[in-house]
Amino acid sequence: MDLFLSTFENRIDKKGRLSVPAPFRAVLERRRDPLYLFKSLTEPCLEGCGPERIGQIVDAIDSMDSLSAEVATLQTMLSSAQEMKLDGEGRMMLSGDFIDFAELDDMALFAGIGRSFQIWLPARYRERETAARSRARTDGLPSLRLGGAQRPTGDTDGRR
Amino acid sequence: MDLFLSTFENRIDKKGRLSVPAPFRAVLERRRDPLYLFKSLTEPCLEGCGPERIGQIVDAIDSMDSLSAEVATLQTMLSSAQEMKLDGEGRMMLSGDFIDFAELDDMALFAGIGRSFQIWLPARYRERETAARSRARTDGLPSLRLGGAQRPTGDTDGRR
DNA sequence: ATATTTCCCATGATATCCCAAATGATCCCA
DNA sequence: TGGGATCATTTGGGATATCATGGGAAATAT
Repeated sequence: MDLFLSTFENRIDKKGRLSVPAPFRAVLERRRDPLYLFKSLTEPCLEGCGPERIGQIVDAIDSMDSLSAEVATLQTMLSSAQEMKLDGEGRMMLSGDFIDFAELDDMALFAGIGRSFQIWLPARYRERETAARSRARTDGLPSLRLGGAQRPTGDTDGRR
Repeated sequence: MDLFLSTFENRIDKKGRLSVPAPFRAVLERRRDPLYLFKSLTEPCLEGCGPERIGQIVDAIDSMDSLSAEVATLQTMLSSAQEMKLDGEGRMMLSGDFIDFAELDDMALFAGIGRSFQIWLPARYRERETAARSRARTDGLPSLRLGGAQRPTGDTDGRR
């Protein structure tokens, strides 16, 4: 089971290109998966994942009442999703829309969070990280049951 | 599984021509499918898809009580559907009826939602997108825990 | 004949490809 | 332990291809 872990900070060049960290590329290549990016629904960052997640969303929509608000929300995710093509050096081109949404300028921080990763403005990411840590100290930890009951809770994967 | 994803904004020129985004065309061409457009039942936009989705609607109608009101509703989708022919550059001509229905003027926004896509007046689409995002922030994300329900195997990772 | 529509080609903008330089990490041997 | 040397990775820039768009000419219909 190989996962997206750790953080990397890469430069966005003046053509708008951004290198996907080699370890993340390796995960995708090993599975022969293309990379998808979409705008987070709740935070000012981009989410990266493989096709299986996209497929889940598509299937979920088909199985739901197409008039519900939830479907509209899921459709918003798909409408913002792009299959990213990488050049020979492993770089992708970020659309202006993506850059604006995540408020990126010339650096992007990749944060691996297991089965997916996020892309943040580095300064903003660090803010969030320290905020999350201090919350953990004052409010106590979220119930993190490792090992034992794996699935029921869904993902603890820590939204940061 | 190739899907209609992402959004594209194209111009409707003074002859009434509108380029279908190249990635969408690629999906259809790969399957050797013609493109169909019809009026959305629920929203002021046009829906685009290949023949298989039209077939699904037909099948759904056949399996229902032919006297029901729902059947009449679904039938309006079919009766508004047109097979669009594209010129050498991948453009289609929208009928006046379609333009009026979606209240388009000189720009059209294509929003990919998986197995189909929609065509919107750009301003109206953005309204709807911001509404969906704020809903997601206040009401939380749609229960996308399809991981749990459908795939015992894991890969639930997905919040969002 | 007049108004559309369809076909064809031109153009500018932008993404993609390809090669090369810089940076940084790892390894090997003294 | 240090000092190169080697390799992987990121970054940069120029050349090339793709795509959206515009307009004229041919074809079709009214």
